[in-house]
Amino acid sequence: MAQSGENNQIERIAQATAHALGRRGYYGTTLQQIADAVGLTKPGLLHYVGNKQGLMQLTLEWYDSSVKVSIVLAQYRTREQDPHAIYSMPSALRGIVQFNALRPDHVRMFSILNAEAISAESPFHEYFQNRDRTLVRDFLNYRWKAPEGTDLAAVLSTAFNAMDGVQIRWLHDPRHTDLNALWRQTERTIFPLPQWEPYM
Amino acid sequence: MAQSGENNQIERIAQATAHALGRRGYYGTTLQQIADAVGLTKPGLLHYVGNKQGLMQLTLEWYDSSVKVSIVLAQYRTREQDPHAIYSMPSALRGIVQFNALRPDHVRMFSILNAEAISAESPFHEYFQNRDRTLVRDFLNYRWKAPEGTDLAAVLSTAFNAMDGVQIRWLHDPRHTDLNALWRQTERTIFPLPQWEPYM
DNA sequence: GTCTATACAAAGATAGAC
DNA sequence: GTCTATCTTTGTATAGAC
Repeated sequence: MAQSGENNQIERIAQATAHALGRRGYYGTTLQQIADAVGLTKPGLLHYVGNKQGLMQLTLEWYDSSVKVSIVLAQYRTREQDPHAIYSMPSALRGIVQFNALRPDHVRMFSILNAEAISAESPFHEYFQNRDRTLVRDFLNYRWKAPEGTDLAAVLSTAFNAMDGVQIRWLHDPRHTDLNALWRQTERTIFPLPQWEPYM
Repeated sequence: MAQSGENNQIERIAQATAHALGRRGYYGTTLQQIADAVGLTKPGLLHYVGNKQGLMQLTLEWYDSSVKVSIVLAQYRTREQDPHAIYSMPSALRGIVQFNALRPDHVRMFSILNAEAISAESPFHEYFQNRDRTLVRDFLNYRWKAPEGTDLAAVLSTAFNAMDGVQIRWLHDPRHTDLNALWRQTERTIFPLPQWEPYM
């Protein structure tokens, strides 16, 4: 994909906004901060985004496209690209965590917006409600290998909930914490051995 | 404990602040909102709290004291008050969840501040860092019954992480979601039967 | 496409009267 | 203990020049 000069500018804006949102959330993020970060004045920035709402939408769209890359990557890590392939759930989740460990800025933004979205006033309220409804469902569309009698929906749901919690703990003190190590500990509880041994 | 008129006023302030924090977080919460909620002007409110930082401290202390009530209650629900008693971990966690289901305002506040505390600029950064360091440790001081070979720290840690995630999902759509039901699903994954059957 | 200038509201906070 | 009045800074946003 060739990138025009304007798209590049928009990507810089989105990136700066994601960073700011991860530090102070929606209400603590100001147009001035973003304008400074990308070397524009406030009206200069508003030329691109219209208003604060537009800035959020732009950033969310950009984030969504980057998330898709993450999912592709996670699949790649399972080394199976065939749509009829049978996947290892622990391995896929490990792939997501590994990817997230490399982009703390995204995870920071996601964690804060996810919490702010509790309130119906949040511009992200519907976005995260929708995510809650679809995340587990989407993953259930793949064919997973698992021990007999496993409640796949329950396991996936618990895993994603625990992942959100683990990521926040990691980011509270990223210098003394290793996301991948934290997840390995979580994994041992959610996918206990020896039952999951053949499916890791 | 007898309550003077001033303490009562302070409690009203703390309660209004907790509610506001749960809606818009630290940066979205203003002195004006709190002043309106308790029927004061901004300077009237500042007479009690000094500045915004003081308002936060006041609220956090009030919240902490209410959390202690929660722990007492959770123990009570296990029907064992003897310090040498042996506790059921699923049952204790269920008690906490049951209690939280009755105070969505507190959980909302906690969830948002916990996420905002990712940033070192947050007035709550150290508070939540400290909580992360001590929460599991404190619970390990009790005597828990569990299957042979269980990694109690890993299980507790995963349970609390999942609980944070579950609570946010619940609050995203509390009308169509039941926290206790969500937790029962999580519980079945973290404490799988039949191994945990005798310890529920 | 980006700026200066500007409008207007609201933020946190203080002085000082009652 | 609570108010009015006020200060200063910062927020989102627009008009209009270049």
